[in-house]
Amino acid sequence: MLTTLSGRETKLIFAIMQDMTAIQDARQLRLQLGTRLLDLLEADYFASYVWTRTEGDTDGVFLNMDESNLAAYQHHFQHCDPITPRFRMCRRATHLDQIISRDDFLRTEFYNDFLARDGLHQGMNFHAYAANGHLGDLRIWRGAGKETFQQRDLEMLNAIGTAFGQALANMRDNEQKLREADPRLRLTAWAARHQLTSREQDVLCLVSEGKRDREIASDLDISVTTVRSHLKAVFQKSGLTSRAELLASINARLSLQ
Amino acid sequence: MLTTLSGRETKLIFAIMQDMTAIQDARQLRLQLGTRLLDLLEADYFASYVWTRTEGDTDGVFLNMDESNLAAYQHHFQHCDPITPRFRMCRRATHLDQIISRDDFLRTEFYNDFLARDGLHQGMNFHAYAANGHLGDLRIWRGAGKETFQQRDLEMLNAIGTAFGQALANMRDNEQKLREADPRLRLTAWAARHQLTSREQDVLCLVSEGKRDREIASDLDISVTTVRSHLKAVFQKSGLTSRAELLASINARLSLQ
DNA sequence: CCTTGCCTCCTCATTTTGGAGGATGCGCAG
DNA sequence: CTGCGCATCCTCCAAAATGAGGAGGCAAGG
Repeated sequence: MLTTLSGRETKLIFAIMQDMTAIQDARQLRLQLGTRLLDLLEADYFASYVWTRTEGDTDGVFLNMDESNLAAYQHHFQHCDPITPRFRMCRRATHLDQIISRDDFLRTEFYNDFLARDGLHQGMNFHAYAANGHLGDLRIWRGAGKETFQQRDLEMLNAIGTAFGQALANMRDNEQKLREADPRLRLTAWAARHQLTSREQDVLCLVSEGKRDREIASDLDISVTTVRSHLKAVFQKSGLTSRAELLASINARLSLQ
Repeated sequence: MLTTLSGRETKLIFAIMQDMTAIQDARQLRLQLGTRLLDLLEADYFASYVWTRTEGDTDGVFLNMDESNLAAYQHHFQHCDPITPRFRMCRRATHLDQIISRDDFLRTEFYNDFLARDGLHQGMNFHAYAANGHLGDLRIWRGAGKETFQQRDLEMLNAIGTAFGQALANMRDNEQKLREADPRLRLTAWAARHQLTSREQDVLCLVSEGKRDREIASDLDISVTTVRSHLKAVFQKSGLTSRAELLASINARLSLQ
């Protein structure tokens, strides 16, 4: 269990609590949190990745990490990283020693050619999950010569990590809700639902801007009759019979349909 | 400055941090926070009001407070409450003794006929503000026989209150953003902007659902020519010339206009 | 080679919509 | 009482949109 907190720690914990509610940008929050965590946990290096489900891509934030070394991770070491996959399997703050023995660790290429080069010797990770998958992580490292992280440090990281995961989930949910409200995305979603061809989508897009057939024709540089042909196909596929109905259908919130 | 925290306090602070990010409903958050705060601050009574700008109305949440006494506050005592207005002027956690002398306080009708009846003797308040006004508050009271709140208690309430204020502000902002994305509200906002009469709005509303003049006429139980008359007025007032344009204009996000 | 889907363009008929003008009655404020 | 705004209805006309049915070209794939 958590023991007492010193005055310095208390001050930092309250600062973190305020950051967690005040900062609404995932990147900024992680940077701020990194700074606080390094201070709180007397650590030296911080890294945090979030997974953007749309691209399967990662967005990393770092403190005191060497740029060229990070590039090396992106290009090579992430593919032979023996520890991160194990950290990821843990649903709470986890110490390096809990997933690999110190001796084995010190013998890995990953440690010798990558981590040690930056001076990362003692580490702990927190991986945050939401119902539908991995959200992001907090990775804290100490340099050589420092003592290893204690149970107490793990407890603190775990408590902060849990709140951090919630904060990330909230941001993602809010973005999601706003995205669903975005007219342009609704249009493409609607088009996909009705399997419109690319040209039909072009026409529909201009229709949704309130343009007339003639304008659409001149915008797309095709004849008015072609515009009508495409539009006819859109009506055919959707089962609707007027532009106004189209727009209403596109702008209808899915939840209300 | 804040001093150290005991193990019990630490545990509560971390729990509060997690509540603050996990709970997305203002009412629930206040209830949960109230429970935690009473525990953390060894207090007995909790009340929290938020001001809903739309109605100028208040939404209160309470712990250990007597129902009938609360009703008395709503009907009578809130109008001769000598302390809340002073608390409200303070932008940080404030002790009862900081706004009124103990002797004066004990002589007020408000104390003798209202607070004392519930057993409220020692209090502190935190009032949260956003750029555009009062957000809500946290009111903590201790019963008779307990010692008065210390500077340390005030510091804790202040730190938690600040984060609480942020959390409230975030919820309000998110609701606001979602409201702006709501088609129905966009419609009424658009109608107001163009000073449509009530009948014109009725027609516009059905137009926005993709209906034809004939359908609108039968829905409103008026003749088609009347529908056209109203619609003509809408075009006149808005300067637009087709239903599709109307719908596009209504659904256009203000920020993109 | 032939089919299939897509884009392009066409005609003709019909319905819907928009624009212009006007008329009636009702209620409300000056 | 006398406007004024509003809601209701009307005619006549022109423009726009929709529906049905076609035809030619072109590219990708069996």
